Amino acid sequence: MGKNNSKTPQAIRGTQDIFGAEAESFAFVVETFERVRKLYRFRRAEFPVFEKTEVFARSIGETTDIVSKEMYSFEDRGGESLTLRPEFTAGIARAYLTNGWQQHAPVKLATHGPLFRYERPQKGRYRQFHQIDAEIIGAAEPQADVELLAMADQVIRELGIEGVTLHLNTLGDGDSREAWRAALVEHFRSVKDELSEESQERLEKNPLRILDSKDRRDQRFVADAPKIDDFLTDEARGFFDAVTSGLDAAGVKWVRAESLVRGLDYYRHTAFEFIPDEGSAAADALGSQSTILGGGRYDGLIESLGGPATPAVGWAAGIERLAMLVDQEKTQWNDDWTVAVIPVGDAAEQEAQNVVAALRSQSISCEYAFKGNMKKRMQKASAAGARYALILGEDEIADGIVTVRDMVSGEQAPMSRKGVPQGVFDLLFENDTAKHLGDELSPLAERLASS
RNA sequence: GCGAUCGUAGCUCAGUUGGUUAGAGCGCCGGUUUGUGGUACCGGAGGUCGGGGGUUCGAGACCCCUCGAUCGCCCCA
Repeated sequence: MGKNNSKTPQAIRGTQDIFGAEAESFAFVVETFERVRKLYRFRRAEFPVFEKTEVFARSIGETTDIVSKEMYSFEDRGGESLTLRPEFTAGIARAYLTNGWQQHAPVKLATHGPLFRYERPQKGRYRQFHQIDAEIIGAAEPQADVELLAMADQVIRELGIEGVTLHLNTLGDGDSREAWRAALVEHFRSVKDELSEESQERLEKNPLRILDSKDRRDQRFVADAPKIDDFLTDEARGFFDAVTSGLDAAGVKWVRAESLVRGLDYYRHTAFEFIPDEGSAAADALGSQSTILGGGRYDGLIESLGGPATPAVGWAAGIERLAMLVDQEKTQWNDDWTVAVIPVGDAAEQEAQNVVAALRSQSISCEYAFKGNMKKRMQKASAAGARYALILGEDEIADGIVTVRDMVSGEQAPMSRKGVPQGVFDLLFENDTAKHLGDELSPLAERLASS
């Protein structure tokens, strides 16, 4: 709140400025995803954040709420309707078609970035949010599903997230799905008056969604609703069996979730979500937005964009939600390997720049305390978590040394200026090994004298 | 789109049934320490109480509108 008359503009509702520990967790999620995706040989790709509205409208179909009320759409200066991407999949499918990536099929793609949905913000839900995303396009084989899920599982495990389980279901092929849907409608229609108001609506618009209603009135009838298993064709059953046995072989734990569905018509076969276990810390942290990673097989999507029938499977996960579950200790800067350089007096500034450059070129992370008097600079070094401060003033320059201060013990001792990058590395390395071995360290002066 | 709760210093919050110059902790700046942090002590800056309107002799407190936040519903690609 400044003193000037003009008001500072506010951030757009549902957007967030991420800084500090949360930003480090966010980066940790992305870095982990990038590392794991290379292990599985998924290729990195980048896509536009906006597309013609029809890219999303056609793939999503006539699910009116989504298209009319949940998308960020606008007209550009030429009068064309554009939409900020609300998901990755449709844009990737468009790119697959317009770039002729059939030539690479099956193609394994990984991407991450911002997405936009015009929704009311709540816990774990923003209007601009971020996802990591993996897709395999042009593969009808169940082992593609297994590989994709194994990767998801490994990402979550390498993030150190505990108490999350893969919930798995099949929606069958097109015929299975239609027969099941018809049976569900019949089942729920017979008890329509006893369903919640929302589910009476859903009965017409999106009957599969009744299965994951949060309303108790509905849940009574969900338990004895028709099961997809009774409607699976032999082929669909064989596909699901191949996926589940593949997951078992890959060591991915899963549970069957018969009520897990996808609202959109293009989904076939595998549908899955990684969900925190009841009562886990993860469940508490996420509120009512419980799914941290979700996806499925969308064999019908690419056709809806005017392409050839193309099998595909993919998942996406919200980076913010994952970041909420990451142990922040894992993402903290490694202070044990950080030093600070403190010039004293104007004459030392240039020499100090030379020292920090030498340290950083040896991959030693280094804070250059450039502001204020020496006291302020020492405070900065301390706040930066530096293990050592390298003090450089007229005296040191005259003697061809730097003064090394141990920020934990307070000891100080000289180190030759020429020996700085290697000498500092040696100190840090000794600390690290001593820490692991539980050894005592000699006084700083001795350590520097003997080197 | 609907509902609930909330909005006071940079941050976290306290402010009795409306009553005089709006407080605390942390943080920030300065000093005790002209080249030495993390501890301690002392001092200081910083708020038109989200914004607008109304009720009242008097509003940070009450009413209306608006913006925003949080949590939930709808939706969840």
